[in-house]
Amino acid sequence: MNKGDVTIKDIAKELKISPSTVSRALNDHPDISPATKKRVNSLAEKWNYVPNPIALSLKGGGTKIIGVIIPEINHYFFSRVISGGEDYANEQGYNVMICQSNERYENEIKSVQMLLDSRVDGILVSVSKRTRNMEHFHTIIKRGVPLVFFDRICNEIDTDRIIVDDEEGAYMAVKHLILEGRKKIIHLSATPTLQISKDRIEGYIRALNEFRIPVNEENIVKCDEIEEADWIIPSLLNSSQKIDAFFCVNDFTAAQTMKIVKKHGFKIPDDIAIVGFTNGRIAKLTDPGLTSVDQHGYEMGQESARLLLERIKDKNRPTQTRIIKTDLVVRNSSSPTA
Amino acid sequence: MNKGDVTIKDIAKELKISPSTVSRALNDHPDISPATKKRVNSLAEKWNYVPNPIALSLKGGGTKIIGVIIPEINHYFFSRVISGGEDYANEQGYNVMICQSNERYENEIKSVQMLLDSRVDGILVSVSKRTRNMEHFHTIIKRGVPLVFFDRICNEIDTDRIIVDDEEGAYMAVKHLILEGRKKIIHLSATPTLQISKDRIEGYIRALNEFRIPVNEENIVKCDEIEEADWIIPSLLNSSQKIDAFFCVNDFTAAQTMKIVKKHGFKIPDDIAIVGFTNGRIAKLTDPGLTSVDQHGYEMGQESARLLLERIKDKNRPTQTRIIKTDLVVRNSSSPTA
DNA sequence: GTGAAAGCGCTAACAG
DNA sequence: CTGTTAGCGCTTTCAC
Repeated sequence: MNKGDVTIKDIAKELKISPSTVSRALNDHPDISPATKKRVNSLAEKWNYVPNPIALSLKGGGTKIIGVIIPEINHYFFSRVISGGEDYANEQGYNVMICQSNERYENEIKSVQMLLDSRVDGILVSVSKRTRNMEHFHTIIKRGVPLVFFDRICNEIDTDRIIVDDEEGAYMAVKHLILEGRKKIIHLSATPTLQISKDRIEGYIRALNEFRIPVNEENIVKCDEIEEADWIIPSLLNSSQKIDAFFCVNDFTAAQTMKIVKKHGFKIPDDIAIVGFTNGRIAKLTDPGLTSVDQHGYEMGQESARLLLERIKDKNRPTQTRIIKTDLVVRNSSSPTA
Repeated sequence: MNKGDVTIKDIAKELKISPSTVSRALNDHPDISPATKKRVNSLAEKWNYVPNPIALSLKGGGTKIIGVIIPEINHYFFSRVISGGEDYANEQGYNVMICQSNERYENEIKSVQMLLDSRVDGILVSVSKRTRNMEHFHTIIKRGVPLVFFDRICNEIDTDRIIVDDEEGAYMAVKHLILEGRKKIIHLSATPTLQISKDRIEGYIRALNEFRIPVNEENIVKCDEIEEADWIIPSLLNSSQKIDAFFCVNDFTAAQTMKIVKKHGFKIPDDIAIVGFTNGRIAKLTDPGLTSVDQHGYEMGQESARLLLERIKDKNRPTQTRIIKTDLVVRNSSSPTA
């Protein structure tokens, strides 16, 4: 510990009473006389006494730290989730430890190990793109540590989950495109193993079905990174079909798609409309502004932390899944009159 | 603690030896016989024994946690710093706790308090825009906790510092603009109290001086947020002077400036060139691509963590300041031939 | 109403 | 080479 740290013993010595009395006074124990309480508390205040969390943890009160494993911090959505989760956790007297998997399975395993070794009270996870084996998550459960998944959930483990209403978000986006007169809508989709991909594809299909537009499997293309867009978009544009809209799985891919589409001489939104997913900071900065599905990351972070802390307090509660509503934010990339 | 946790005692009991022997065996103490060491280590391995960090901390070994206070996690540069710092710290057996000030002085104070209360071994800080009073940082020093500033440093406190070569970065950017034939270069600058603002302004001035272009105070405008750009840029464009370049303090402002400039009918880079600072993900996504000064955030994070850990190990070392070089990344927003 | 003592998991000084 | 003891800061029986 560091020098400035005042302990319960110091106070006891100064006041010539026992450490246990000080402890009780500090915790407002009914046995202690008001007079003693007052003396203790005022000295504690004067000396800036702060209980040593380490000692508390060792006594068995938990570490008051929750771990978070996310793919990348450098992602508008995830950073918003972190903010929401951190704010809620802090309010409740918890601290947050963040680990990034960088979308790599091995890093995810290391992070789980690290958080477990650190004796965190609970763990919040959004699964990496490349994770197939879920063994490390089972380990968390076996160790008796509460686990909550958010956004990129793991279906094979029965835990609390918080998800975005991806299906509905995708549905709204595609419906909007259809109502704007689009017929040939390409869906640039994420890694097929992720549940969010499946859900967004379903929403896309539901909207097409509703308007009796035939669904063509070839119009659903795995493309969720800028580098992929660089070669996929040109090849799509050069194909014989006349595409009039792209519904993209994230804003970055959407922005890059927009850039490529413009370079090919198409006008946006006149010739081709584009919709993204996230509604991050770039959505306002593209030219034209990008229509995008807002995922309410901050709210999701808060809910995730809330669910995790509830479970920490009551480990036997039945698991639940909460769904965060999405919103479509329309800008000029899909509608001339937005 | 949680159920699965094996302790030194458990191992001692199983092996019918004392806990101290187990402890020594685990730490490869020379006094212990190879035979005992082997028995202990293999059982420890088998039972997945992991030393309880809480107990270690209580013994006085420190918490092996370092705190980081940054303005916003949701910022390309800062998130890169976090990644670099986290990677280095983890390598060295430390964990990281991140706090966001959201550019608010009161949050910064709370974060300092929280980290101090959590007994972190050291703190890394990048000062918020709105911080004027440095009292809370002095508190850290008084408590004997190592403190290192990065990027947005505090000059009135003698600590280790890691800064970006802002002056040189700005100089390179402006020199590049001049060599591209620009004469009337507006500098959109950050909060004037920050040292980085001053340094970038100096670099701007040095470049102009070098080419004997008169420096006009009015061409240095405080404008570092999208919302400010929304009204400042139009008023600049409508003024009588014919501006041919903007050197912006960050990529977001640059992107927004680009958008507004285009809306006013100017061609980029033909009529007006734009340069940003950060070289984040948006720099590739604007249309045209944004020329920007790369700050090497990841490297800065690593260096910061390294300096902090060095100080944790040797509190009496003289303080030092390290400078991270910047790079100019040229794209089409400033040069037709990039 | 308050104190003494034990213990959380671990290490280290002191014995043998 | 190994065991015993004490103690890190705190809470919590158990005594008085």
